[in-house]
Amino acid sequence: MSKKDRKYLTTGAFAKLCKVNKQTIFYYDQIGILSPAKKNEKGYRYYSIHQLELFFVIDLLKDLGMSLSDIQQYMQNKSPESFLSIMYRKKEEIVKKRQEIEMKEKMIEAKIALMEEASQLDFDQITLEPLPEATLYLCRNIQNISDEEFVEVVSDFINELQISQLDSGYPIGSITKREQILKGELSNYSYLYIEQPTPKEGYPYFQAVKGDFLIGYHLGDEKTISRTYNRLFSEMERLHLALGENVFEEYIYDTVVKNHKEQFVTKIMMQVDPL
Amino acid sequence: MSKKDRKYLTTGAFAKLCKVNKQTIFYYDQIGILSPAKKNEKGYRYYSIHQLELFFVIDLLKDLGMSLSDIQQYMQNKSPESFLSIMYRKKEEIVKKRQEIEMKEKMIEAKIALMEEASQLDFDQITLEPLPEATLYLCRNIQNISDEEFVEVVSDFINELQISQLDSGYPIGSITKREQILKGELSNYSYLYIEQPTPKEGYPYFQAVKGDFLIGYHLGDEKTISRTYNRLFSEMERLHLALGENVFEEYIYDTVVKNHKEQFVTKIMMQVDPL
DNA sequence: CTTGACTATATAGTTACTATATACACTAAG
DNA sequence: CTTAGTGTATATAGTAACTATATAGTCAAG
Repeated sequence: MSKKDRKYLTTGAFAKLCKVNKQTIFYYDQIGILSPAKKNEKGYRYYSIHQLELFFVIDLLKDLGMSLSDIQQYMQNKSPESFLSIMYRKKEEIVKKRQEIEMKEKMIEAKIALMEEASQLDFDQITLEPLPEATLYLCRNIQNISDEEFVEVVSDFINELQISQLDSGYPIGSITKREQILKGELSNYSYLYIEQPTPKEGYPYFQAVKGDFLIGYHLGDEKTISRTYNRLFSEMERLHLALGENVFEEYIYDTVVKNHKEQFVTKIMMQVDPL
Repeated sequence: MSKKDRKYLTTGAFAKLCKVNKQTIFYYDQIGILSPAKKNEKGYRYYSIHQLELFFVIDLLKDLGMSLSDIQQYMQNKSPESFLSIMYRKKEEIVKKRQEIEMKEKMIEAKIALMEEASQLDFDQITLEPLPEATLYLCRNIQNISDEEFVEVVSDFINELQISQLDSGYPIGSITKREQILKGELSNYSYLYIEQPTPKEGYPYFQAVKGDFLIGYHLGDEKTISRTYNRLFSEMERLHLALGENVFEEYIYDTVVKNHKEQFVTKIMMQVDPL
């Protein structure tokens, strides 16, 4: 029995098991959220193994966004009831947090896939490809919209992406209608979109029809994009094709991976029909 | 075309969409990780919607433990290749993080279950109950061990819990052998254990045999636990039972939910056989 | 009895914001 | 045309939760 009385951990040993700096343990004692079970006459701290469990709980709460002063609040007034109510609250929060993590994992996977794909591309090549059906989440129609309205629509769109966890990590693209393209209004987009590789139930998605697309890449600032459009038009003519309903634009390399606008790469996907 | 040139977001609007304080956006400009696409002659900042994507990436990296100065490092020298390699690294990290979250979720569920159960108990009652088989993860044998060895064994045990994610949220309990109990060495434990409600493959678990247990609760400091043992012994006699192989002890209310040792509650589970 | 590894306190520094103070700019109403 | 109200800017100070550093006492092993 007397043996067990001395089965305590020093600050250093305790900190090691908690996987934190010794200073942190001092700090927790100082602010009164985790004080040693014993202190000897020289001021040496000794912690019991059960205090490890307490540390793990503190760590858990901290991890779930509880501030040390809130934790302190609880520690000064512990009870099974309030602990239980904290746990119920944190249970909800952790579920949300897990879902966020899962989404971010998907985002990373998407970024990897996109970058790997991009590294295989020849940006000078114009190709004719059949594209499969894709699920897109669209913003409200933004054709001929004013600047203020544009900002508002985009804000709503981005907000919706965040709230409904629709940010798949794929780039935000734009859809321009044939009519605008033919008028030379290449930046008078009708919609912004983000592709949904794994669509959720109950959202007003747009099913992009599958079909043949003429695909080319524009290198550099958007301001000079008409040059690449002209190259695409020539190729279209050469292949005896007519411009289809929509043109899709997506950044391949943007401000995330390039420092200067001159290095940006935009993918242009023109829907085409046989003449 | 000229229209689109003004489709930019002010600092306030941008901050709102990023769901951060406006000051944070200033700060990011200041340290050079996210500067506005444009600044007008009055110094007003204007951000493009594509910079939102960049912010989300920054937020993602930050979330995965990257410091702003590391992010700054990358931002000063962006490239698809280094972005890709960061993504691959972060992919591994986020998988680990997800697993941790999942474990913590289970821990919270366990704490809730334990607290709910405890709130139903009558701590004065001694009951005879058949307990089902349970899977326990044990530490090395600690019978008659020295203090230094004890600290080492416990450290190894706790470390193993952390590394192999075996901390189920259930309390750390102790097993004492009949021989020690009969000698009155109530604290000369043979093992520490933690219950595993959902055991993983490939660990050296201990299958606690199912059987009849005499269960009582000790209120207060461990030092006075012999009083409760004596009550249990009396009850054992009255029921014509003999002490079985093992006695299990677990904290029901400990330093996590009670401020003083006098309020702690220990559950004592004595294996019993008919006389 | 000294060396090296530990313990302690006190204080300053760090990161990533966050708040406050002050001044200038823009917009809409009276 | 002024004025109120909101927006923008910079500069500086404060905050949370550590983290590092400096200085000094403790202890066990050789």
